[in-house]
Amino acid sequence: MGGTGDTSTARERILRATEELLAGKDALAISTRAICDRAKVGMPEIYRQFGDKQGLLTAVADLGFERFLAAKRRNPLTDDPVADLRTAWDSHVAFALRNPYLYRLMFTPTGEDKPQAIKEAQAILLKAVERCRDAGRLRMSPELAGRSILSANVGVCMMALSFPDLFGDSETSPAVRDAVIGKVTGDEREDSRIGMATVLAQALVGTLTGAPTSTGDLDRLTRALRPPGADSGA
Amino acid sequence: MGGTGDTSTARERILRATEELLAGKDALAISTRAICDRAKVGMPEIYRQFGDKQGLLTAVADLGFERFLAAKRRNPLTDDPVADLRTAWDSHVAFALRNPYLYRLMFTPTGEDKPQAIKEAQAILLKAVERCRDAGRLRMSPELAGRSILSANVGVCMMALSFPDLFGDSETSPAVRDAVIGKVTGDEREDSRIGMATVLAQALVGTLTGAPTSTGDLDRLTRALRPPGADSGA
DNA sequence: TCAGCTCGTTATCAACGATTACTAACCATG
DNA sequence: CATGGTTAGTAATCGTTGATAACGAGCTGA
Repeated sequence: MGGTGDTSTARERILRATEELLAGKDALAISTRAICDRAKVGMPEIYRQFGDKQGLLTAVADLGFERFLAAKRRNPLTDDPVADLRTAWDSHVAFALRNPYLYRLMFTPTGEDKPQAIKEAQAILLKAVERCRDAGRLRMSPELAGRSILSANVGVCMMALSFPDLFGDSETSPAVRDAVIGKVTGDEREDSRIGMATVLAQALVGTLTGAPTSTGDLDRLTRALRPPGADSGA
Repeated sequence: MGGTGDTSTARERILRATEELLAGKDALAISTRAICDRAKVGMPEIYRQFGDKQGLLTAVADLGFERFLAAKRRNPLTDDPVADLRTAWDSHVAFALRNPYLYRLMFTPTGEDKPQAIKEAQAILLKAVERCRDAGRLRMSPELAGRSILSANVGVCMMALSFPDLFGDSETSPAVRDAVIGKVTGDEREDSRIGMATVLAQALVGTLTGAPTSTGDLDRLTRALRPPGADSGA
């Protein structure tokens, strides 16, 4: 690498070196000397650029958020905003499993200065949620919906990373995903009984207003909706 | 192992001192010397008892789990196992907010040796979930239900601790709680429309079989269940 | 040319985790 | 009481780490 001063080479090299070392160790287990060795800079450079080791780690976390959000932005939007929420959830989990140490640095910061980019992540999630609201498929404020989804999403990832043998299965994430997203959006995947109830209600309205109704559907639905205690009254 | 007749004072003092220091700082920000000072022991004692600083921290985490589970066990059981699940969730959150650094040490361990007591926590949660199953109020395997609840619960706590200004509100936790527990148990709190649909179904059955029905309830329910697109025409 | 800035090198400090060697107290058994 | 084995306490030390200070090389713009 013969080039001397291109773009801010020193800062970039330090950031890259930290990211690379972060692929194999925890953030706090990385020594500043190892970073300087790999980045071919002297130790004071870190402190001139980032003021602190914490500052460097925070910068790396923010940079990780940037890539994280870039991947999210690349996700194509379909005409089903709720399905897009599920896709975003899955890509979030995939990112966490692929970059465990970086993910922990991003979402469980140690010091006082937290990464600012999480606000951006929240903003993107908010946009996705607002698309659901605009489609009439949101049952609470977008802010609360976004916080709920992100909290649960992070929880699934953290448990899978911290206790892989107990929480590393592939069932938990979809289960929690569908629970939270279903609750937030009122999507029918949440509970098939809602779909049945809707058909039933339309049938009821039709019955009361004298419109024709499919008797077979009604039979099945009334059987499905009958409370457990009441046995067949026939 | 067992040691002398007295409870092993040195080990106890070290654990207590670490816990006390853990009330004010992060686990990794605590120096072994500060622990030894407060515990009135020499430095080798830590390594004789726990082999490592990580070992000490893991022991403290396990001890934290013990108190955490003891508090959970003190929660009286009602005749509503689903309500008990919600109570357990809330006590979990309260513990996390009260002992932030200890909680992070328990649920996001840094090293290779994870605290064993989380299995016990999972076992207790599993029992609570099995009570729901025995009451006919569980829609999935108890294991998956327990993992889902615990993952989401930890996520809510971690986000509240890591980003208190963005996620420290008091709405997110109940929202995620009711979403996950509702999905897992199929409880009616999950979606009020199910309750309405049940009433509606009963009314429909009554109507079709010629039984009397309250017209006011039906009016309100049909209005609530009418799909968004269909306005009050026709 | 000179001042001013960024960048890099070396040397250094204080604190930290961890270890060694040695000593003092304890406790059951003979 | 004397024994040996375990546990606890003291002091000194090693290697590493985060963080600074001092200094100089190189370039920039006036």
